[in-house]
Amino acid sequence: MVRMSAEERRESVIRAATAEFARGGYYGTSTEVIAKRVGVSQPYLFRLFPSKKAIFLAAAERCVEDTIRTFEEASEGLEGEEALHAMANAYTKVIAERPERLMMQMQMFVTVAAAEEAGEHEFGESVRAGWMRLWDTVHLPLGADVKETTTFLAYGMLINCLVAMGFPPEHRVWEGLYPSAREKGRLEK
Amino acid sequence: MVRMSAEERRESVIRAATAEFARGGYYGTSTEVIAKRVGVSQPYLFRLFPSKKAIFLAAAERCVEDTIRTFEEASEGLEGEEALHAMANAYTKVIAERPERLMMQMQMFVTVAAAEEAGEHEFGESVRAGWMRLWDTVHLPLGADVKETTTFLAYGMLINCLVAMGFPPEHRVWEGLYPSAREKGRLEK
DNA sequence: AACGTAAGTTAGTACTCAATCACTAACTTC
DNA sequence: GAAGTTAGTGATTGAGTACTAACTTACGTT
Repeated sequence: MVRMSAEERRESVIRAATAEFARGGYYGTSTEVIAKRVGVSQPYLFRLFPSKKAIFLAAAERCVEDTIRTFEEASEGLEGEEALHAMANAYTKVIAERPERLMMQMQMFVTVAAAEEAGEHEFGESVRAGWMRLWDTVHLPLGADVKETTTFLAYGMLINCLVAMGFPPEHRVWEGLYPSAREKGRLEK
Repeated sequence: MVRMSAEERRESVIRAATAEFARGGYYGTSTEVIAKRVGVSQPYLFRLFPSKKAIFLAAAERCVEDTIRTFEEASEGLEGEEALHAMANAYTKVIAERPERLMMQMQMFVTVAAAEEAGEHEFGESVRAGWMRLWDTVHLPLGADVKETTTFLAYGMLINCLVAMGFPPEHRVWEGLYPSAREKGRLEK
């Protein structure tokens, strides 16, 4: 048993929760399996976070932040076509190395509707705000071109869906995506 | 209490299940609420279907069939740019009139990973096969152009995500999408 | 070395939910 | 109108689950 500061533990919980929520979604993931993954007792999670929802929210927010930072770092100092390629490459790397982040995004999306209907509008607000920040983050390097930004994000969402469906990298559905996305297979080795 | 043939009831169940699963996903939807929506007792669902999973599967398959038929009918006799616009318009209509179908698609995607990990590979196979049929359905009218097909589907997936997140039709994230998609608001009236 | 505090656990509660079983009511056929 | 079949229900069960409360163990400080 390794003791850790509450803050460090919370970080571990967020990482574990991201992996588990990415797999099973909010309702398909028990706090038990998150605790197991962290290596801590299940009730202790409720010392670190007030509720399961709060854990999901923390993981979701982290996921958005990470994605935004990925694009910021990739496009730093670049513009137009160059920025586009750099960001596409960066996302390809995420596909290969952090697929749970893509899945977590998808889970966020589908959880909004349920939350909205349950009267928890803050969650939807938070997700939409995150998306807008992401939108602006790619919009600028792409020369503030709306059409270009939309297309970039659209390809991103298609990639998320294909990954979710479990298409292997050599499958023909990956044809027509950024050339870099096809190198997924190679990168994974 | 209205008596109905088992086959008719199964249809009602599929419709109700689509609406409910679209909202809450597989794990977030109880058989109870589906039964309530159908207007039938919860145990009776298990006469009509062997398990909850079977209900989800039936709803998912129906959803894919419907989407494919929508594109087939829209593109009938058209080609290239014309087919593209016709299919885009058709999808816009689905957004406005059958948003649960979009959400059900999203729920299918995110459920594959969980099913895959639980050893139920048939579900993933079914979803991927459905996607390929959809792919081929739009591929042909678009002049068998891979790039064009990918872009069309990518925009579709972005739309699904924006709808899931609950962005209202007048929000600026809808800029840059098919012009027809922007008429969503008007169509809804 | 004693003490306070922060990290962590064990035991338990109240509840939900998929699935089963034994049964009843309505329609159909001869 | 009796016999058989099909549609449908009520009661229940057993497994899981979010969260609480009360207790214990390690660590830093003086």
